[in-house]
Amino acid sequence: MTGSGSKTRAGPTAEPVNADAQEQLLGIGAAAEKAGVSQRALRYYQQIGLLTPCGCTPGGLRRYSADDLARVTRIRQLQELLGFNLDEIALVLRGEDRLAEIRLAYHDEETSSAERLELVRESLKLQQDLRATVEAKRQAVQGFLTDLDARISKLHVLVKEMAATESHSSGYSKQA
Amino acid sequence: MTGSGSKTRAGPTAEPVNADAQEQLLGIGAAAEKAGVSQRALRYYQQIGLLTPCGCTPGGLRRYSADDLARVTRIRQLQELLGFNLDEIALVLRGEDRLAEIRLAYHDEETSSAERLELVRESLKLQQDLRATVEAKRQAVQGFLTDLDARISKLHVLVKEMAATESHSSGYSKQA
DNA sequence: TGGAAGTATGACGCTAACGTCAAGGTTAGA
DNA sequence: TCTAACCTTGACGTTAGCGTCATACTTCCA
Repeated sequence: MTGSGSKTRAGPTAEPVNADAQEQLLGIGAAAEKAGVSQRALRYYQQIGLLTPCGCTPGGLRRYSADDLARVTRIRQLQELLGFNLDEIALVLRGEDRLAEIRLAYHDEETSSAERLELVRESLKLQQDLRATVEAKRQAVQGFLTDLDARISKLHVLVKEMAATESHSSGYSKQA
Repeated sequence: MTGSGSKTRAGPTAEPVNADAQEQLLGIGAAAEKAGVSQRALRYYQQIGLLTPCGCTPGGLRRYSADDLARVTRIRQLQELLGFNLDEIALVLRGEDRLAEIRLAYHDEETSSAERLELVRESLKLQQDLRATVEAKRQAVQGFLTDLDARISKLHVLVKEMAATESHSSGYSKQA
């Protein structure tokens, strides 16, 4: 989760050299703006367990990491692009979280390798299910687009014909 | 609109020979079932001007034609597939209705041909706008799918490796 | 150190797209 | 003709996904 390979913009301005440690955590205002959602939405996502900000100040103010923002982006993708509701999104994200855990535990000697194998297989299946859903959607959209193109090219023909007919101002066409 | 080329199922059962005349109008119950929506939804669509059933009985009961059902299907497509709300769907459908009117008036001597040409161009533009929207959606979904495939193939590799490692029960892999 | 700017936590509001219930009217068919 | 099945029009209820206060608390910085 807390990946550390960030390219800290090597600007000449006064930035603590190892700002990497805190990795630029944002308050809810800045986070919301960067992610293009409202503060209310961020709180709501937390409320329903979709997104827990990576940290808090001692006083209890939320702090968001880049990973948190990425998660927000993913939430909106699933929501607007695929039409999932937040419950469904929760399922998908939990699957991904699971996988991340597995990756973390991958070199952990505690976990038996048979056990790990099973976990990875499980999350593979989750991703494949999601893929099937998305693929269905893709095909449906594709079909819709094909229909649309047919209509459009018919209209094109019609316009051409009409324009021609109009130009020499006579005759009938055969289409309607 | 009122296309008449229907294959009246030539069954041996008692069906009026020219049932074609009434073209099998359905009551709201049957229509809803066939279209896979609720009666309430059909009434609601009518209420907001999305779908006016093609006829009524003298007593005021709604009668739905096959075209009406097709319209319902289209509404659901736009709604569930593309995530449009009913207001947006109304716009799209009005565009299509407009086009249908134009086609009907196509051979009507009342309308000047310049006028007709303008109308067709207008509806062509509407369809092209819609196409752009749908195409954007298609690309987004496609992108999502590509991401997903990358994840999945990584997982595949991982599973294979693990299975291999497991089989001769030793060694480490380099991926996590 | 003080206050302005940002934030937390309720709690109520809101819209879309219907669901559901009640109290009657309509229609088909025995 | 009568009734069971179907339908009508209100009208209020519901759910998701936030918006919008109001009130109190935190943080930053001059």
